[in-house]
Amino acid sequence: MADMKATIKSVSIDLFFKKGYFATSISDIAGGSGIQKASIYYHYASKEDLLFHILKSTMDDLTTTLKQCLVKGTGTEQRMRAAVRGHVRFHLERQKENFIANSELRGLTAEHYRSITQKRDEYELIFQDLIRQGAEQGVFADVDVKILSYAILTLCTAGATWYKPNGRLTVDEIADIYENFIISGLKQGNLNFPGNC
Amino acid sequence: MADMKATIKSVSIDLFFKKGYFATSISDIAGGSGIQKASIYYHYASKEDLLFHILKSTMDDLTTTLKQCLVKGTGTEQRMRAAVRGHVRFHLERQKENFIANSELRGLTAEHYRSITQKRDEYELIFQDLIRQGAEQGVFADVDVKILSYAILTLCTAGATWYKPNGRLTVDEIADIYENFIISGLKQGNLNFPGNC
DNA sequence: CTCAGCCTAACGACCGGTCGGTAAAAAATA
DNA sequence: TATTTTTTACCGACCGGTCGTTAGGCTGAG
Repeated sequence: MADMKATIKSVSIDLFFKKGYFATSISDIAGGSGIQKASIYYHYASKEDLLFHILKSTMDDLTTTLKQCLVKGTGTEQRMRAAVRGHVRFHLERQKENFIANSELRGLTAEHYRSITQKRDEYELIFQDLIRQGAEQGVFADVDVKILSYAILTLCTAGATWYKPNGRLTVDEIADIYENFIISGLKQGNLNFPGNC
Repeated sequence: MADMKATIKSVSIDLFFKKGYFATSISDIAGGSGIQKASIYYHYASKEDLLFHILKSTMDDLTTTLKQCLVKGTGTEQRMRAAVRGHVRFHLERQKENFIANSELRGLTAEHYRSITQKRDEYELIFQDLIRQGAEQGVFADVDVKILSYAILTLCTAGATWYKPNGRLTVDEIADIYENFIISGLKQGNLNFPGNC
């Protein structure tokens, strides 16, 4: 364990995921990290500070990943497909952190809470813009942008709730299913197939 | 406040929803109910018992509501529409309880946890049967039943996360949006419109 | 000799839960 | 009806234990 600060963070992610933030004690984290609980405070200012570090890095990485996915696609539908796929992949591959990011926001101070929800809102905006563009171009049906964006994101995010690595389906197979389901839902029978009646 | 037991339950739902189960103390609940914390234990055996009562009644009412919705519809698509609508309505109208039921299961003892998740699994089975029937009848596309059932349920359930009473949309308007989105996603372009090419 | 990185020890606050007791209502008895 | 007994619904005080956090000391590498 060269980097104890990273070890503590990793152990915390495991424990917060398994037992929840409030049910996890500093002693638990210290025990899992192989040090005494007082030593935690050499690396992190407080328990809340530790939570904030986890949530902040997760949200930053999530946004970075999405932007990388978006530059590849051409056209609104392909960009939406890439966005959904990227969102699903990130949430399944980094399941624990994302689960925490969606269930433990109440553990943050008011200031940190605002910081994280602001990042989340900016992330949502990207999806809302995609939906709006698609509707204007006739690619998607004329749907309620806000509600649909919540729907899409919570849908994929929920994967982090039940996903089991080494389960029946691979990450890519799950991403396929979600991608098709969401695109179909966005089109709502408003299909622009070439040669459609 | 004639029925103190019901008052305690109601106050607990409010507090568990706002602050979370572990962050809510018995003193908080007692204060909100206008009694001393020792008196809580006259009505409920423990804090966990209180949580269990909330979750149990919520799950029972949810299943009852769904079954009532299903007897009305004729045909798989109509029954699925009724099921989705009922699920959404229940989750928005009893937002707090449902939010707790989906976020505080870790507060339960092992035995109570099994009891609640069993109820949840039985509920999910109803949706899975609907999807399977629809696929066999060609009404829905040949989709992955399990993943899609999770998708549908988490989608509607997530409404309890962000829904604000007296917000921009009514419960019925939100139900409409979800209903169309989900049915479109289940059909996946596999549309059986009379007269379709 | 310094100091990062960890330790032991202890702090006050608060937790869920239990205790004996009590006033008032309800039920049983006379 | 009058009296006694039991039950209901609550209270204030307190318990053992755990929590997050802090103070201060030890140690080995540079």
